[in-house]
Parts: sequence; structure tokens; C-alpha cells
Amino acid sequence: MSDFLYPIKWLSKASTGDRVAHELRMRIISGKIEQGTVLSENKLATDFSVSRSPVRDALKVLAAERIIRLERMGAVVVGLSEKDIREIYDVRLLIETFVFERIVRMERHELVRELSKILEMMKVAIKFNDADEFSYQDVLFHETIIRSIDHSYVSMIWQNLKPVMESFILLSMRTRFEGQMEDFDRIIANHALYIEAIETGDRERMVTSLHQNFDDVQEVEDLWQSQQMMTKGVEPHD
Amino acid sequence: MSDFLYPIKWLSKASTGDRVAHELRMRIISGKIEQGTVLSENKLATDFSVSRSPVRDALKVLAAERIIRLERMGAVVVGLSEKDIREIYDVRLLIETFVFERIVRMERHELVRELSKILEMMKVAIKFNDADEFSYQDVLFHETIIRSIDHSYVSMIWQNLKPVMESFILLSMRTRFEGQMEDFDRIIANHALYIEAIETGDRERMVTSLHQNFDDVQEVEDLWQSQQMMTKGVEPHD
DNA sequence: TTTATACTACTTGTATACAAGTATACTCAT
DNA sequence: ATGAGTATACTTGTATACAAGTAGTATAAA
Repeated sequence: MSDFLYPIKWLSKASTGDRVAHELRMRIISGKIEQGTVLSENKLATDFSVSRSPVRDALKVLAAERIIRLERMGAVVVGLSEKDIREIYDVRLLIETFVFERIVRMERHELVRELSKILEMMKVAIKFNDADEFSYQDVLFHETIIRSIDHSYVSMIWQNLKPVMESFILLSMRTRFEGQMEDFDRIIANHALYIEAIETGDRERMVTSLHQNFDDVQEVEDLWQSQQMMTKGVEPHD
Repeated sequence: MSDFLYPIKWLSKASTGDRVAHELRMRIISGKIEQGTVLSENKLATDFSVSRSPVRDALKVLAAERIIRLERMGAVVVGLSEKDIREIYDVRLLIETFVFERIVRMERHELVRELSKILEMMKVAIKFNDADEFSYQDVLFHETIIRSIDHSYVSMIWQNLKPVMESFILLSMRTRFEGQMEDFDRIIANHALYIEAIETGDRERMVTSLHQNFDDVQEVEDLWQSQQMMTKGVEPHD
């Protein structure tokens, strides 16, 4: 099996199990593996040319992320519905709001500096038409904010959300880099607003930014949904 | 190795890996396995008289819960600090507040009924001095609330939090059932308040209840901390 | 005494082997 | 034709085997 969706360079020092998990996740979220499909450990193992052990590990991870469901006989693919995506953003809103309240009580110069750097990276990624790099920096942006408050259980939530978000963002951005380049001015502006909100401690601006970000995603959702159908077809989910 | 801390009856249809995870978690949180201890898969396997496969599974689970840290050479025990416990309650507050907002927009008669039943169960558990049963119902109470809104990513957060919370509550309750029986009037009253808050949709009362619940935990914390030290000794964490 | 090298006894990650259970389909009897 | 029962080809969970790598010690040389 060839033709990997997940950037191989991001897996440089990952275990086989991680590789399988990342790739499977991408295939499921992209719709390349359809919802309802039943995956068998043995079949996956031969497909990926590895043994069952790493495949088992991968399936456990994906099950924890709710994109597959482990059953008696095989793992059935659940995928991401529109509801799921809304819910992921619910949780992001929830924790980023919480995090913001903590941040404004902290010394946040260093954080602002860091975020500014990431923002510049994002601009460069746009300039060089690098969707993957852009996605990476986008995810890193939010991760940096969340980790800044040193709250291990909030970090835990993020860590559980991150892989699915990352895959979703990757796929969305790859699509948008082919045609919707004008979107990125808005995205950049919105991230800049977020940084400003943190710098000034302006709760209002932060909420605005978060909601704009969410609207942005909702907008891309239809696009992505159709893209997903193009890849393989069908699935009227929910 | 004998002398299990986790109620065996709760593991009736669990896999070997789950059993190991639950028992290890209890031993770590109770302090029976000290912080900083390095666990080896092989050693654990022989201790529990199982193979490495289920032990590996268990360690992955505990690492996801942040009570151990998987390193190159062995898994080092992290345990629960006071900060961790505060953080767990941060997250509980966060998600239960979110959940409440949804609940008050729903038809919630059935839920109130369900919660009332659980509350009665808790009273019975007190009457019969059954700390484990009480803990079970206590955890179930909050789980029932959280699951009622059918939000898969909030459920996911709960599922990640639950095992650690359950262990912590189990250990706390076992201690309190031997001497602090008067605490339980307060706990019951507080849960009743929670139900009332849901029934009437009174946000104020809900927040009060949540905070009382949290204070209650903070109170027991010192007790538990000393109990933990009694079990094995040392550890001035943080 | 100190330093460098090699060795030993561990560690994990992956592959394979085995056991127990389940769904499908087929056969045989009615 | 239909139904009971059985064979079969799958499935997962656990155990074991093997390979690669790491830490710490012991040994030997200066």
C-alpha cells in the first residue's frame, strides 16, 4: 500500500504504531476509508506490511479519538460527522476560554513573542504555498497558547483533540491552498487579533477571534464535505 | 501478588489489560507504589502473573491519564499531586458548567428521575456502610449528567478523567467511611441541591453545588494526603 | 587514581504463535 | 423447502520470541 496522506517527514522518529495511526486517521477523516467499513487487524497488518502489534496499538488510539469503534468482530469506522466537528470546536472554545482567563493573570510577554513568531511562519508558509507547513504552524499556535498555562489536565484534553484536529486542518488547508488563497488573509488577520487580545488582556477581542475562527471553519465545512465525497462518495452522515 | 485494591466485582468482564490498569492505578494513587518508582514491563508481568502484552496496554492507558510517564527505559510513576487534583476539578467544573447550559435547554424530567434514583442508591450505600458502592454511585451520578447531553467530545473528556477520579473517590470514601460518617449528610444534601438546580434550571444553585462539592474535596484532601503517606510514607510532592 | 573500552543485564518495539470465541455457510434430515 | 446442527474461516486477546538499543559496571591500561 502506497500513497500516504500524512506527511512522512512528521513521522521521522515515530514508532510503527504511530505511523499506522496517523495514516489511518488521515484516510478515515478524508473519507478515503468510508464510514461503516469494518477493519480487521490482520488485514491492516498485511496492507501496511507490519505485524498486528503496532496495528492493535493504532486501533486503540483511534478508538480513544472516537473515529473508530472497537467491537467484538472488527473495528468499525465512524469517521467525523458535521456534528463531531462542531463538538470539537465546542471543546476548543471551552478550553481556550479557560486558558485565556489564566493567561491574562500571567506575565505573557514571552508567549506573545512566541505566537508572533509562529504567525510569521504561517505567512511564509502561505508565500511558499506549503499547506502542510501552514497547518503545522496553525496547530502549533493553539497548542502554544494552551500549554502556556501549565495545566496538565487541560493539556491532556488538548492532546486527545489534537490528532483529529490536525488531520482535519491538514485536509482543509490542502484544499484551500488550491483556489481559496484569499481566505488566508482573513485567517492571518484573525490570528493577529488573537495575539492582540492576549497582549492587551481583552477578553472581548479574544472571544471575537475565537468565533471568527469557528465561523471560518464552518464555512470551509461544506467545501470539505464535498471534497470528502469526491474522494470516495456517498455518506449522508448523522 | 495478592491483595487487590480495586473491587474485583467491577472487573467481571474486563480484559487482563484492564484489570492490570485498574489495579496499578489504585496502587499508584493510593501511594502504595511510590512516586518516582520505575516500572518495568517484565517485572509487572511476572508480578501480576501475566504476559507483557496486557501490561503494555495498561501502561499506555495510565500514561494517557498522566499518572505515569513512559520513558526510554521504564515507566516512571508520577502519581497525583495536590495540583493535579485541583486541576481535575477545574476540568470537571468546566465541563459540568458547559453541560448544565445545555441541560437547561432540554427536556430534563427523565434525567432528574434517574439522578434521584442514584441519590437513593447512595443513601442505601451509606446505610449499609458500603464505601465502594457509594463511590460507584457517586461517579455514576456525574457521568449520568454529563452523558445526558449526548456530546461525544465532552464524553471523551469525561472518559479520560473518570478512571483517575474513580480511584481517588474510592480511596477517599473508604477512609471517610471509617470515622467521618457525618460528612455524608453534607454530600447527600449537596447532590440533592444539584438535582434541584437541574430541575429548576437555576444556574446559581448549580454553581453553588459544584463549588461545595469542590470544597468538600479540598477538605478531604489533607486527610487523604496523610492517609496516603501512612500507606507507604514520604513524598512531599510538588 | 583515572580514563577508556567492552561487557552484561537490562529495557522497549515488533513479530509470531497459540487459544478461545463468533458469524457464515453448508450439509443433512425432516 | 425448511430447519437444526456442524464445519470452517474468520475474529480478537494473550503469550512468547526476537532484535535493537541503553545504562551502568567492571576491567584493563596508563
